[in-house]
Amino acid sequence: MPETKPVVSSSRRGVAHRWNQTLIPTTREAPNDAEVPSHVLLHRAGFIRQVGAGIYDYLPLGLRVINRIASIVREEMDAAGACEMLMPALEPFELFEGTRRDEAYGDNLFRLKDRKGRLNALAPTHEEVITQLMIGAVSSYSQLPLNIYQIQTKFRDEARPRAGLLRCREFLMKDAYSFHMSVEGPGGLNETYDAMYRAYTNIFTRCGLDFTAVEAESGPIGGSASHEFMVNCASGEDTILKCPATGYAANVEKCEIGHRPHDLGGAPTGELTEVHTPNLPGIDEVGKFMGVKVPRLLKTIVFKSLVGSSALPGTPTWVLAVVRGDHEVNEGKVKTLAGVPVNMAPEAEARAAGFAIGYVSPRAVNAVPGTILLIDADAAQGGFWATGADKPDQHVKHFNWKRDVGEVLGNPDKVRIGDVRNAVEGDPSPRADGQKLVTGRGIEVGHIFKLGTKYSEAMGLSILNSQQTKQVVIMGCYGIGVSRTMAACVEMSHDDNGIIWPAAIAPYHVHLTLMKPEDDKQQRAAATIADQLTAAGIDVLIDDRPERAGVKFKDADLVGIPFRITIGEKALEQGAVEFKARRDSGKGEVVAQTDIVRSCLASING
RNA sequence: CAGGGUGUAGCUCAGUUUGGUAGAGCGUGUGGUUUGGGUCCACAAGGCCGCAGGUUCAAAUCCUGUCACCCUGACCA
Repeated sequence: MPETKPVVSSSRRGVAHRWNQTLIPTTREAPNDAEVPSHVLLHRAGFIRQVGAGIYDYLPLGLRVINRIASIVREEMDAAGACEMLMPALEPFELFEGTRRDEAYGDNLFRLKDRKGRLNALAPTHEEVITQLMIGAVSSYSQLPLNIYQIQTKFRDEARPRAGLLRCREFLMKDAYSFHMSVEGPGGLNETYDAMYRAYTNIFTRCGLDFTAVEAESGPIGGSASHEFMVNCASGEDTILKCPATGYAANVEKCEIGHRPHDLGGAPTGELTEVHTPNLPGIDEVGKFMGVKVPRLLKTIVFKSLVGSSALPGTPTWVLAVVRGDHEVNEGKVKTLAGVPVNMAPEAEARAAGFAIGYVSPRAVNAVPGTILLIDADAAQGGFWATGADKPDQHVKHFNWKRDVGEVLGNPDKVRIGDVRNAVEGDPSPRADGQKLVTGRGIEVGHIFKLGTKYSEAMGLSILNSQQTKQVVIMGCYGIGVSRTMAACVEMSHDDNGIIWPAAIAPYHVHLTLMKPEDDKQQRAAATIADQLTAAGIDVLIDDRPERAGVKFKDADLVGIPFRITIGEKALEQGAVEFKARRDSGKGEVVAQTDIVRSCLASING
């Protein structure tokens, strides 16, 4: 007769697995494909194996970590009032055509034909599917707000998968979508957005991650309508900036820059002199060739208005953005300051209009009709400048704003000074006078976003409100890269010997090593301890392989389970075992067998 | 997509320049030895040399094509 178990239990019993009952193929060397630490260590420790570019097996240890993260995500999402469901990964292609995301995603959208020749997509994300579902499933404002999530495999045909699990073509993601009749007030988008912000903070805190929530590029609603959750880690792909005084943090695309004084009135430093600068591919080379430091060069980028001058009289056709040579133009900030949507100008069109691409100077504002000039505050200064000569293969020295651009500088319709570049370390904080921004690197593991009505409008999700008028539903979306979180954790927490898991997402809490598994006394002690630990809710990996001590210790460090119990002859004679945290060096302390469960519990929960 | 690189044993790599029977270390198996931080010794198994053409008496090696994977950049709701 099978043992019956209560359906409902208030306590969770831990599991004890023996190394040889599971699959943990550790290796001394990593495959030469693996370069970043998380990829190397997750492979060497037997958590993942690569199947193809950006496609991985999750082996038993890897899946256990994934499941730990997923269950923390579930608990916090459920606690925040969200509700789980599951959508298909395979979808009819027309869904994406309806919202034109087939174009927006382009080649990143996996397409495949079925036997009837119909085109399908493997979903990169599920706005269309859930919106379609809601159209049929929700018919009254009284059913809203709703926040629905899933944890599911996503597909993106990345141009370049890389860095192991950090940029995959197939990956595990939690995506949530919320639906509202209003932005403000009870039941509004902002309420859920804030709840998600708190839930994400709880999730990543509980996962034991060192992270920063940063403001990201705003959605259609504006304001701080998007936040990214970044694991702080020097090897991260993304740059984040923080104000040390106020806690303001933003990604590099979004980060505002505090007040910078500017002055276009400085006296000329010399005659405007042309310099022949052929075949110099970049600004660094130009500076070197001219003998001018890059921060004394002016870089002028040509943007094209997407509105066009014919639509609205007075709207510019071309937008010039001028920054110092060592700075980077920020397209979003250009749009804001220009007041019109813009794109980087297609080179051929810009040339046809009279711009000497690669050699454009601010003077082009006077030469090409329909052009406005945006000057970054750091570029709007007196003193020596070098810049393009507005003809091929020529630059100029001793450029002077007032002399060489002239009175148009005083025309606010044509020339604006402001912030059009990416923030860099040391820029003034936008939130505290006298404070300077500091930079850090991060790995994006979560992103929350106020979608607005983009999808509901495109797909026709509208509902009668209490005034009996039809209203387009307002949406938010909230993503967490679950598999990426596992990798980001390893990037953040490892040493030369292997991974160091936070207890909350470790594959097991305790690694129990038998020095002499052939010794019955040690086997009995291991069984007893494992039984006591699991009864206390602790998950245990028992390494009773007939290997030498060194092999087992090395593997234990590599796998990175946070606490290790070693059963050896000497201590066992005194009724004791050794206990050691993975993050500590040395052999650890000798603990009486009767105290070991208490020690483990205290360490794991502490 | 552009530039660069690599495909040879389960893993790391040599061999390719100069064509002539497929190599090492690690790992695996067996026997012995050792036993608290990847012991030592012996023996053994294990290869469509990415794939397809071509040149040649003969191709891992030369030529052509192709595929895969990695790196840098572009791209990345």
